Amino acid sequence: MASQSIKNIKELASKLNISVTTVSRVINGKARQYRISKKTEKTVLDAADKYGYAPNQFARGLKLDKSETIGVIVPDISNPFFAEIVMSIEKECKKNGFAVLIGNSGDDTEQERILIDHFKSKKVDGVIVAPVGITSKHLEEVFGAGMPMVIIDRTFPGLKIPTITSDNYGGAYVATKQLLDNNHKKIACIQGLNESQPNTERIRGFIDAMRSFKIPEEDIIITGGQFNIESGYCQSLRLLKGSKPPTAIFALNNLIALGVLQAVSELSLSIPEDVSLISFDEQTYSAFLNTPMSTIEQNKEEIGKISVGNLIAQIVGMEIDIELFVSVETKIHERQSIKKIKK
Amino acid sequence: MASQSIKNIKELASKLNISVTTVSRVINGKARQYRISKKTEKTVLDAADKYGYAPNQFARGLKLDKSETIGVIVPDISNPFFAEIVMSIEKECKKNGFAVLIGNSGDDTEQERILIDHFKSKKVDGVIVAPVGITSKHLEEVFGAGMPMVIIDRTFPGLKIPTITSDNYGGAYVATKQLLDNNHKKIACIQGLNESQPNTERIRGFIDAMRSFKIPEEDIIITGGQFNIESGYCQSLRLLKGSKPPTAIFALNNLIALGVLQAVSELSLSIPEDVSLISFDEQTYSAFLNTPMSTIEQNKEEIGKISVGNLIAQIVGMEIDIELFVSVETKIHERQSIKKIKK
DNA sequence: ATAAATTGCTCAAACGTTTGCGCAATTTAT
DNA sequence: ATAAATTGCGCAAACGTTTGAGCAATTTAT
Repeated sequence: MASQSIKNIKELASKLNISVTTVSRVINGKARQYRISKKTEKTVLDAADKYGYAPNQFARGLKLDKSETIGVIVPDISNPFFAEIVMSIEKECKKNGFAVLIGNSGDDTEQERILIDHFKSKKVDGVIVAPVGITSKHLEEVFGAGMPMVIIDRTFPGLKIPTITSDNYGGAYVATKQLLDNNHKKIACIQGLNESQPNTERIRGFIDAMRSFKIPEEDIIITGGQFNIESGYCQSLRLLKGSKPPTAIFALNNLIALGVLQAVSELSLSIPEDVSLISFDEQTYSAFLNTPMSTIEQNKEEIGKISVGNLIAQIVGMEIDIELFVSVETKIHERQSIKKIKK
Repeated sequence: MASQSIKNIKELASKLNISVTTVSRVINGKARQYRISKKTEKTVLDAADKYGYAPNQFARGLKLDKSETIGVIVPDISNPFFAEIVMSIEKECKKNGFAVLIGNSGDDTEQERILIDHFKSKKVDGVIVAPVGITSKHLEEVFGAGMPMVIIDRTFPGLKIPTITSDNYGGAYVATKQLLDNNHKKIACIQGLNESQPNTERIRGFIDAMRSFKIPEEDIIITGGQFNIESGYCQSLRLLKGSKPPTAIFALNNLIALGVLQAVSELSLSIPEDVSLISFDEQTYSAFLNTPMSTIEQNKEEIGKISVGNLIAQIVGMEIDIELFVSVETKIHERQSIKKIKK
C-alpha cells in the first residue's frame, strides 16, 4: 500500500536528497560493487518500498537492450499438449524472472514468421517455437542473426538450432512392443502428418518393433495422414469393416485415438474384446474412458523445463553445455485397452 | 531478406539524407498529417522495407508510455477451458496489434498479485484476469489506480470492474430442466468450490429448476465442494452406493464429470441405464465417451473476444459502451447420457 | 606531517524514439 | 510586383534509465 506512489527514479532521488545514480545502483543490487554505504542503501531500499517504486522497464530495456521476456510460439494453445508445455515454460520462466509472450501460429508458417518479427520488435530476449510446416529456413535466419532460440516438439533434417523433442521412436517402439507382447500379430498404425518428424520417428519405432518380432511385411499396416479426429474415425471404420481386420490399433496421437473410439462405438464393438488400442499422448481423461486406455505419455513438463533452461543459457551467453538435441523419455501407461491373446 | 539490417532510425535517416523526424512520421503513418510529400513517403517506406527496419519498442514505449501489450492471468493454462479462452484472446489481440503476456496464478491470490505487479512493471496497457480466491481487493486497487482491466469467468459481489462470465444460472437451469423433462425426480448435483460465484450461480439455476417442477426439497440433493476429479469420484460413489440413489447426476464441471465416470465404471453400472448424467463444460472428448455425454458448453471464444474488445475500449479511452457485466449464453449438447423415464 | 589509498558519492552522456515549434521555399491571392 | 497562405521538412527537447569517469572527504601508510 504505497502511501503515495512515485513515478520515477528522479523523484525518489530528490525526495531523499541522493543522486539518481546512487538510487539506481542500490535498486539494482550494486551497492557493494559501487561502495554505497549500508546506511544510504537502507534509506533507498526503504523509500523504494514505501513509495512502491519500480524502474520503468522501457527505459531500462532501452539502455540495457534486454527485456527479460521470452516469446513462445505454438501451433495451437488450446491443444492440451501444447497448453501443458506452455504451462511448464511459464512456471520455469517465472522462477528466473522472465515474462512470457505467447503466440499461436495456427499451423501456418507465415504466421510463425510474423509472430517472430513481432517478438523481435518487442525485443524479446529469446524465443521457443514449436514449428509447423515443412521448412525451417525462416527460423534458421533469425537464429543465425543472433536471436537465442529453442525448437520443441519436432525438428528438421540438419537443423542446427537446439531442439527438445520427445523420444518418439522409443515411445512408439514400446507401445508396439506392448501389443506384440500380448501376442497381437496384425496391428494397424494410424498415423498423422506424413512429413512431420514426430510422425516419421513414431512410424520408424512401430516398424522396427514389428520387424524385431518377425511380423511379415504385409501385416505391418500403416494408414491415415492427419493428426485429427476425422482421420482416426475414417481409418478405423475402414480397417474394422474390412475382411481381415487388425486385432489392435496404434493411434499416433490423442485426437486419432478419439476417432478410433468413435468408430468402435458406432460399430457396436468393444475394447479390448473386439479390438485392442494404444495411443500416443496421455490425457487427463485417458484413465476415465469406459475402457481406460493405454497410452504413451510425453513428458510435457520436462520439455518445457529443459527448453527454458537451454534458452536462458543462450541468453546469458553460457556457450557451455547447450546441447543441440535432447530427447525426452516417454512413459507407458498400461491400462485395460489391450487384450491378451492366447498363444 | 533484408540486404543489410539497419539498427535504428538515425541510420536509416542518414542513409536517405532525410531527417529522423520525417522518417519517424512516415513510419507511423502520419505523412499526411505532417505534410510529407508522397515522394519522400515512398522513399522512406521502401527503404524501411528493404532494410527491415522496425522501431525499437523500448524507445517508443518510453516516449509514448504504452506497450501495445496486454497481460492475461488464468489459474491454470493447462486446463482446456482456460487454454481455449487464452487462444481466443490471443487471436483477437493479434487482430488489434496487441501482444499478450501470460501468467498462471495456480489458484493462489498472492501469485495473482505478484503477476499483476510484474505486468505493471512491464508496462502492459491492460490486463484480463480469471481471478481465484475469495477476495478482489487487490484487483480493485489496481483498477482503481487506472489500469484497464477485465475480469472473466467469475465475479465478486459488488465488483465494479467490467466482467464477462458465462450465463451460469441459465446453463444450470437448462441442464436441470433437461433431466426433469425426462421425468427424473431425484437428481443429485455435485458442486465445486462453494464460495465461488460460478458455483453459486449454477446451484441457483439447479434449485430454481427443481422447484419450478415442484420437486420436494428433500429430493434436491447438493453435495461436493471442489472442482476436481477426486471430489466427483467420491461423491458419486457415496451417492450411488446409498440406499436411495438418485436417478441422475448433474456435474458442475468437466473434472467432476470425469470422477462420476470413474465411479460408475468401478461399480459396474452403466450410463444411462443405471444413472443419467449431464455435465457443465463441453470438451472435445465429450462426444467420444462410450456413452456420449450431454453437456452445457461455455462459449469460450466469445468470452475471449468480448473481453479483449472491452479491454481495448478501456485502453483507448472510449468511455462509451463499456458494459460492466456481460453474461455469455451457454449451449446444451444433447447426447445419450440421459435416460427417458416413463411416466 | 605528508603522501597514498580508500570510501562514498555525483555528473553527464547515452540508449532510440516522438513531436511542438519554426523556418525556407513555393504557390496563390491581391 | 507584393503580400499571404501553403507546402515540405528539420531542430532539439523529452521520456527514465544505467554507468564510466571523476572528485572531495576520510582513512591508512610512511
